[in-house]
Amino acid sequence: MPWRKTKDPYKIWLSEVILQQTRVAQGSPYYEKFVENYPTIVDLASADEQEVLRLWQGLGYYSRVRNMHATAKIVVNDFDGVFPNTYAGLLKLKGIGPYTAAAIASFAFDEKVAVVDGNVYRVLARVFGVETDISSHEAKKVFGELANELISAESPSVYNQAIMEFGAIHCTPANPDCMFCVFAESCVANAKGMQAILPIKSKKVKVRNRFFDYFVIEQNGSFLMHQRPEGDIWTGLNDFYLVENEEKLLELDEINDDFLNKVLSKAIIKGYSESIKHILTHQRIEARFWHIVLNEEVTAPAGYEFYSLDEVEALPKPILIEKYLKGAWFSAKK
DNA sequence: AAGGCGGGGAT
DNA sequence: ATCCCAGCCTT
Repeated sequence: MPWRKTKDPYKIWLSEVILQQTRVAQGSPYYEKFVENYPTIVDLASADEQEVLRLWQGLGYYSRVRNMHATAKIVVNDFDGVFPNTYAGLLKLKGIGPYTAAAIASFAFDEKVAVVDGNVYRVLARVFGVETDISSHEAKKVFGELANELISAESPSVYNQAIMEFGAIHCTPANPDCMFCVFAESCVANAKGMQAILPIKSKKVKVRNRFFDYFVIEQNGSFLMHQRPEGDIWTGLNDFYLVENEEKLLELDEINDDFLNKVLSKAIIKGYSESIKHILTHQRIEARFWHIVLNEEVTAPAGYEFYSLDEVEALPKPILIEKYLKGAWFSAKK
């Protein structure tokens, strides 16, 4: 993995942010694209946010790259482009928490500070039989202290990479390879047959159901879109005119929207998709796309603009929107 | 301390 | 269809 061969804190930072939320196979192409487009933190800092989000499109958790972009600007403008070189200094930056600060500090600057991620929780919980709920506040302290007792003074970076790698490859969540494990003799979970219940994690996600009727409004070959505001999913990404309902998808006569009433009086409905389900960790979205073609010009509502297909392609969009545009629902009818 | 935040892969 | 995968921010 290319980011394991570098001491450049910017590249380590980038790879850690990507890998926090993504499997290596899924994240690697994004890492390559980012390094190619923004080889240094100065390049990232001077980039346009929409362009940055477009490169991130499909990775999810978009606030992380927005934080990264904001932090790049601060490092360039306030710190002369030089990354803080200590755990404590790194921790102050937006988007860099205990894990990422420890990763950068140890990998780039050989600081003796232990990383604690999901892999580390799992390995330590099993080998030492720690039954502290990893969702709890206390777990950060318990596992953090244990990891910092174990970390090697000579090569903290090797220790940190090794324990995470061991968790990812050998001490896996399901079916760990206990038969051929160097800790088989001493591992508490192995002795007690507790591999399946350790680490203990109590928190369960609450899923919200949402229903999106999207209006794909076309005027002279251009499409009405806007940037999603802060305070909801997909902040900063672009989507179509949206009517949301809490209980179900709506029929046209159930919608009372001033702008849409105006649009529908001057347009034909070219078609609509069937219900498309889009599943997030915490939300289950059911969406339908109404393709509306205007035969008279309409002024775009505040914040909205009409974009040509080439411009639409260049905008960062949620995968749900991207799939609609790439899929049969749109392509066959456009 | 608790909730919000994406998308994909395995079963 | 249902399960899993995580670290940081805001409130």
